[in-house]
Amino acid sequence: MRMHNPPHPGEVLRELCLKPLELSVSEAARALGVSRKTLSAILNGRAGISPEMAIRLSIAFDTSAESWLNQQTQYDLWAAEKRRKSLRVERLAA
Amino acid sequence: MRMHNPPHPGEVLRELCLKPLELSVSEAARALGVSRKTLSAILNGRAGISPEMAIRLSIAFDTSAESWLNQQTQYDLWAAEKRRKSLRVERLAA
DNA sequence: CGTAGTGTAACGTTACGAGTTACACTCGAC
DNA sequence: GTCGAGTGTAACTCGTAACGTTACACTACG
Repeated sequence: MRMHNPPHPGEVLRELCLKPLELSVSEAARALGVSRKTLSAILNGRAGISPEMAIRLSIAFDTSAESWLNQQTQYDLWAAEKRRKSLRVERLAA
Repeated sequence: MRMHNPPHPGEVLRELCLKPLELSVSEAARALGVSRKTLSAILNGRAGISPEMAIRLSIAFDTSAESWLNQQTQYDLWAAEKRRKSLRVERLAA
């Protein structure tokens, strides 16, 4: 029902924002007001997009903070679903 | 454009899930497989709904994990927006 | 060769989700 | 009025995530 392997939002960020503007990671990080390491981690899928980062992206690229966070939510949910069967939960509603 | 004060998801959880089934916090926490404190914190808005908790809720109440996480995202974003003006970010796209 | 851009490892700080234990409060039953 | 259940919550631990700085190794290019 859900995607099998949604791209992490960092991948999308690189393709849709940095690439078209020919921005280096260093330049983009400086503009966003975060460290180069922080942005690099996001771009390479080793960190997620926090609410604050979503707002930074919305300012810098004139996009919707919500869309970035929703992408992140989808990705987090997909990752968490892999552990669904290990959760011991009783059903409370029909 | 966005709601001024979205309820935290815990409030919704209490009203839409616990109340109708007349579940105590202790009962619900046991069924969900988390501590009473953990559930209490969520219900009282002192903790958010994590991806794992969203899946627990989806199992227990036969709901959509996505909807819980989206509610949480909206709430987090609303909270983060309050700090938008304190972020020093350059605009990179028209 | 030297410089720029990049990935990333190591370190610290702050914060949060989750757990346990323990205490104070409310409230209904006896 | 006393007792117990349910509840909120404080104190503490653990693991992890986001952010920062510094430093190193790699690639590519003038």
